[in-house]
Amino acid sequence: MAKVSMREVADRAGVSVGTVSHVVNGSSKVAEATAAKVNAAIEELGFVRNAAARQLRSGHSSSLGLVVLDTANPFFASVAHGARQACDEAGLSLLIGDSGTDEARESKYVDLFAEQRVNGLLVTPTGSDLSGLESIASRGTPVMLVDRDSNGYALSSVTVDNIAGGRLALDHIIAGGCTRPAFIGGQQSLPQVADRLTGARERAGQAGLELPVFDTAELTILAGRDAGEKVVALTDDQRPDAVFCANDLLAVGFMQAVIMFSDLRIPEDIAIVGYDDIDYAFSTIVPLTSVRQPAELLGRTAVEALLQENALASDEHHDRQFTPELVVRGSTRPV
Amino acid sequence: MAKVSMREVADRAGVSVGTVSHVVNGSSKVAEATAAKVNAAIEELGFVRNAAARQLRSGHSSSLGLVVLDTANPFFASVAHGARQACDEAGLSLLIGDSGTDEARESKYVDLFAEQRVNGLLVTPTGSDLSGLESIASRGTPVMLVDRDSNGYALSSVTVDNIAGGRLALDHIIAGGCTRPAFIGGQQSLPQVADRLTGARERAGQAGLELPVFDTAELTILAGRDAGEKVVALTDDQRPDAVFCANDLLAVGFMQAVIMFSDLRIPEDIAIVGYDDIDYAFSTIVPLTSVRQPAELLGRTAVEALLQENALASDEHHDRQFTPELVVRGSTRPV
DNA sequence: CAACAGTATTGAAACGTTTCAATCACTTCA
DNA sequence: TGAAGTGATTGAAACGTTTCAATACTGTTG
Repeated sequence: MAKVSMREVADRAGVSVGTVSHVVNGSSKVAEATAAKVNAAIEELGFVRNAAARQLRSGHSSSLGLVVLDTANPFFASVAHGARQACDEAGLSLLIGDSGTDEARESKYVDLFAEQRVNGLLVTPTGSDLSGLESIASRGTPVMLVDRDSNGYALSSVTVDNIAGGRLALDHIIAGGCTRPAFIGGQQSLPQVADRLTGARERAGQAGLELPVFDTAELTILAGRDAGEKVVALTDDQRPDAVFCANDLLAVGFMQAVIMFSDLRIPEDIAIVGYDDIDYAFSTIVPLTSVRQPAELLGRTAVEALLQENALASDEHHDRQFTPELVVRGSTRPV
Repeated sequence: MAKVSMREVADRAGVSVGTVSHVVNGSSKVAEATAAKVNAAIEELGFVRNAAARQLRSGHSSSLGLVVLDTANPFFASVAHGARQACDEAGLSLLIGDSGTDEARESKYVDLFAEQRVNGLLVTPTGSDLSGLESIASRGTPVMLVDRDSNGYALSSVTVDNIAGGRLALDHIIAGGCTRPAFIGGQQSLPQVADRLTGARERAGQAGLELPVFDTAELTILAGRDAGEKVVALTDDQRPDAVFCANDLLAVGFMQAVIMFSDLRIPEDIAIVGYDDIDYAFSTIVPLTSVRQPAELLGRTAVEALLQENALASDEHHDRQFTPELVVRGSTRPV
């Protein structure tokens, strides 16, 4: 019930505190008989080492902090999964924070992790001002941007090329013969979304096409459904014949709305392209064409790169970038 | 760059360490001018409070630990989400561990959190021996079982009635006129799975039906697809005309296999019932009938109940149970 | 038997906070 | 003018480890 300290274990076993510490950590040779006595005392008293004291004395925490935009989003769930695996392999524990694309919550977690003296910080920032992270990095806590490039700040990053992803999507839509594409996406302050739109708009422009934007409040299934309801309510000549959704959740919701609230056929009357290629994309009512990002690899690479730069102790910063890939399924017209 | 302590801030501001502490924590009245000087020094030096020292001295951590079976599973993602919200509201931070239904990993996280001196521990245990958790609880770290009942151990729990869920599923299948139901599910050592089977088998028996079991290695989409391949390969008179899957991921995978590898119609030739009613269940190729569990509420309730029992400081233990509910969609025959 | 080399163990400082009794500097009141 | 009261600030102990120099043992060797 009461908390047991090494002091009490030492008394019980008839040895000094230092010896107990050595037994617990294997940090020095201890005679077998002594170790046995100590272990018995630990068992009897239910001693549990106090991480705070341990860390205070030794100076570091052997943990990493990860702050993402939304843990309920399968893309970030995969990123977190990859990061967790890499941490496990490195013998580190991973603390996860969910900012919900809210800057205040983000900095709450960043501060929390900094106070925790994590060995490093992996962040997908919400806002555009990264000077706070930069100064944390300059004060000695390594920072790695995840799914967001450094954009001039003195920070390292691991990203997937969102502009290229946008191009892939529109190229495919245009190749399928669609002439009235539209973009479904919200929170365009997020560079991920903005870049996808930029790449898409570039290709649409090259083909002499407009690319109207249907704004959504969030990047969720529900928001996608709302957008879908608006789109199917349009007259035939106003309605897009293809939509590129900023992520798969939007695409899933959009598809639901098309099927529930209209007789439009997918892809003949309206084609749908998503982004992320989450596991469920394959199981949707009409299997979803999507731009695939290597999410787990992103998380894993972020951790590994952080540890590596950390080990080198250099203050150089690197931007690492992966390339997305189009996965064609039934929700778009064959080329 | 170097770590800055209160000592240095105090020197810089020309005050004592105690005053700095008071400024940082607002724990005592400090003159406005003094506070300003201290804050300036903090700013200039980039002081970040050391959580380890803080916790060592004050004795507690204001955090909770949560260990679940699989964070990639949307059900547990929702549980975690609910728990996180409740923690935020209570001003606590939530540490999450993923056991991957591996007992060793589970106890690694439990130990880690215990060393961290979390204010409480929320666990969905993998194995059946809960004596380890029981002794942790008896030593003063409150433990709450999540999605698993205490089964005689001196522990509190929050669960959803899995036997009732199994009954719901089979009742619906039978009411639709199916006569050869089967159960798709793996890891029957998990009580969640075993109970669903128990409830289903009870109802099948009452209707005079067999309930063959197709075992799967895991509870994932991939495992469901494998099971589906086996089932569709059976001859017409051997093949079940309805399957009850232990969770939605299995059901999604199973459905993929039916559609890819057979001409069977859903639900006419084979009906499918899932479990959990994850967000995507509605978006599957044929919308999935599923047994819904209040996942977020489960997580939230677990946190709130833990804090409440903690505050009462009583050593009584309570089992709280929610009731699942059937959501009928197109993957089963209408009644 | 003295000197020596290992081992095993000990003791105490240090880590950076929080906390609380003690002190200090002013006012106010009688 | 002295006493009492008020509010701001200080000083030092304590939290439970780790770590390392110092010490106590145990054999071994010349």
